[in-house]
Amino acid sequence: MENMNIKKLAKELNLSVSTVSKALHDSYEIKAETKEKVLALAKQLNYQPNPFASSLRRNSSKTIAVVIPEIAHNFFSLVINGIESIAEELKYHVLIYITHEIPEKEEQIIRHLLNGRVDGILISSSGTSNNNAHYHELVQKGIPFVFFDRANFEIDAPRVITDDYQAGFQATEHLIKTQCKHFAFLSLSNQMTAINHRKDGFLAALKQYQIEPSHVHIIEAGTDETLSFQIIRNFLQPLPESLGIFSSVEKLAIQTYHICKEINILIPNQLKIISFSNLPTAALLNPALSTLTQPAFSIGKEAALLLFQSIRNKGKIQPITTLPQIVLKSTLFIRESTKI
Amino acid sequence: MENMNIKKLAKELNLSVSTVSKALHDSYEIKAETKEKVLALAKQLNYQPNPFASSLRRNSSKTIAVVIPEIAHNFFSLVINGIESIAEELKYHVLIYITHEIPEKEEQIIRHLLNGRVDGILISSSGTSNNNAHYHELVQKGIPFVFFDRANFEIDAPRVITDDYQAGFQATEHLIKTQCKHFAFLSLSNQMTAINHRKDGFLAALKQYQIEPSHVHIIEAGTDETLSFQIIRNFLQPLPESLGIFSSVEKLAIQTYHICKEINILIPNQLKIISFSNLPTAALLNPALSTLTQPAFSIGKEAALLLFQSIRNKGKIQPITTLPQIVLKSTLFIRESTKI
DNA sequence: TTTAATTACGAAATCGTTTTCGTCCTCTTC
DNA sequence: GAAGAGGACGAAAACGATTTCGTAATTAAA
Repeated sequence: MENMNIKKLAKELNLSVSTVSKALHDSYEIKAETKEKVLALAKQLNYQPNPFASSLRRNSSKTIAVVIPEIAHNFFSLVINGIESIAEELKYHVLIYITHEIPEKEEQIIRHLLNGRVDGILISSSGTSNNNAHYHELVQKGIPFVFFDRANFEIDAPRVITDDYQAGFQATEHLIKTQCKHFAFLSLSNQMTAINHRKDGFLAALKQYQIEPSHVHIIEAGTDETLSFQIIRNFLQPLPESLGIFSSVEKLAIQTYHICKEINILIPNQLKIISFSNLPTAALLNPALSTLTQPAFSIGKEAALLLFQSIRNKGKIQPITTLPQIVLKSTLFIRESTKI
Repeated sequence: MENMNIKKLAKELNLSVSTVSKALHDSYEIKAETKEKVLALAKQLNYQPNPFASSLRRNSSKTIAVVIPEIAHNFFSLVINGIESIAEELKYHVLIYITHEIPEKEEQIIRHLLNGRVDGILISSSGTSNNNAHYHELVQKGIPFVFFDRANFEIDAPRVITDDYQAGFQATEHLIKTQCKHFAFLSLSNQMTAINHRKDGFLAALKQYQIEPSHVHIIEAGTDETLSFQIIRNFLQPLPESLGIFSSVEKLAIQTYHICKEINILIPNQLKIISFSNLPTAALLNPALSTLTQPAFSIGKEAALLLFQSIRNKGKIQPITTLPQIVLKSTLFIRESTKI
């Protein structure tokens, strides 16, 4: 009585284990009447198949993993929401792993997932481009995975990204038109593809508008909070004339706001700022923050759909030529922080 | 070569499967020399035990589940961070399930977890108090679980909560001292314990200061966003004189800000507001939002610690008298939104 | 009527570990 | 030198499902 299993079910029904199993899976071998009996008793006795026995035998886990740099971050939370919406529908389970932006941590997590615990992985990479070994191991083991937002372009895996270059260009163009003289790009590191594409767009716009190169500043603030505060604060003292900041991530924009409040820099008078962000409070900030907002929920959804597609196609021959890449658009919201 | 398993390892080493298994688990039965050989080859051939076979045999999954109402919410993201910090240390895996505030969804998820997929569950309940059957099933199956933040007090399970009553009292007292005349409590529903405790503190403070009952407003905004916007907007038109709002959750405070912006209500002149919130931008809002901030990360950590303790104690006789309940303190941050 | 095909089920192998018993050795100890 | 105690390993039985092959009984075809 302790734990129900298929053997006890079978005994109770005077049927063999195999018949019960087939009945539960609606096999054509079993006649309708028997199926009904089995289903009825299974429901009555609250039978639930042991997932491990099942996974072991079928060699599939009905589980996917999501590997992200951090979770207390609106973008990633929203992505998870999107992923969950699909996973839930397909009755898959979702494991969460957080790398805390540490590449070695990511490698370790991915390596742990090589044992078949999951049927597929969604990754927003924290990795530096000089170590792809763990991705190659995934490929070799035949474990499907999909990159989202922060993709590794050296790896032949499907990815869902946004139009970072264009968005970066657009944001910078906007800053230029607000008559800034100096331009700064706030970056976490120069190892993240999405951020680098934003930077490329930034630089391209400045070049096109023939901005004096000495007026262009690339600030790599890093992922450590205390340190990045320092770095940004140092950059803002003394404050470059008519500074326009393009922050590649929300966190750095918030830090900049805090610093400006602290050392009395007026936004947008002395400094204009626009940032990639999914803040639900962007419009309520003092001043309201101009943002480039990624369709985070859709990113999660599309990435999950691609992953499940790969999982389904596993084993079948795949045309190597078609590497799915989905590019979604970010939306520009102009608010007070970049007002002339 | 496709997939390494213990049988191939054993063959390669000219040892039996059982010896290899014991060697890998550092059993005293195996001599050091043999252990070394096994470990060496295992590492060389990149052997990783099949988690399902292992779970099946040992009847434990090294996995816990986190069941939360929503994830795109600073509080829950931070809690997950805390949970993850402990799980990672103990090499446990973390499954995430989102109920979207739907009690039936929660029941369904919990029932799905009765099959042994996880060794324990952390729950922030979306449930109404009139259906506890699924919790009882957990108890009956002997699956450890711990409530956090939104606990169900009718169930004998460990819980980690905050001093909601005191915090509610404190926040309300603060509002009273800013010379508000009307007082409103923004609630999601009257079925959530944490929120109700906040309300009780709110009401107690108003009673102690002998506030005219007709000046006390309880607004149940519900979990649907469009609807709650409506409800709050309706309440604010016409605007009660000298209104002080105590929002039980961040989301409703943000909505209130949006509405005030929309219909030109000045905070804190015409309306003061304080809210439970883990917003990293609370101080940057226009105006800066006074908050009661829960130690979300610690809540996650403590809840996880309690859960792992239960998991370890499973099977042992437990003194029923000591139901662990950890109460953590929220911190009051007074900012401009409640300035006189 | 005989043969072939179909239907409806069961026995047993299998997935990859872990764990319980053996079973040999070798080494003490009296 | 016999008995007992460890030491170091192996065989085999679990764990609970799925799946491959049978096979008996029934039905259809020749």
